[in-house]
Amino acid sequence: MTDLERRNLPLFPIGIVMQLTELSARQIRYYEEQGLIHPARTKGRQRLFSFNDIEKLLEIKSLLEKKVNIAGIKEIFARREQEEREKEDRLARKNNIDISDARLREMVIREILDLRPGKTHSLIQGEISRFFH
DNA sequence: TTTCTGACA
DNA sequence: TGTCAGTA
Repeated sequence: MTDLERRNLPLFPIGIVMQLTELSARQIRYYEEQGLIHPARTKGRQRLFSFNDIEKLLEIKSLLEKKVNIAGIKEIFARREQEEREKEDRLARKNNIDISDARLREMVIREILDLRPGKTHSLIQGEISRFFH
């Protein structure tokens, strides 16, 4: 299990979260109503919070104490999530490029191994030419 | 006992 | 944000 998965495991009922964050149940539920957190639910509809949820609540508390209102916190969280999405996109694109490079190298090697006199051209020759315009 | 939702102040 | 009622 990755650390990311560990941090997102729904583990704590609201009573524990109240102690950990020193927030009231009313406040915690209100922040959920406002879309600031999204705790999981049990089959009986009870909230289960993850370490990530708790960290987020602590940040909400901290920002409110700094006079940032709910709308401001929403913007901060939205901007952060947008940046994370862009980061993931960049990583995905980088991986695609890496995979393309690996494929190209493999094809070149196979082509070289196949460059024996009298041998017919391999099917991947046309494929490789796409990379050398 | 704890938690949930909705309502009121 | 606190509190109360009626539930699950």
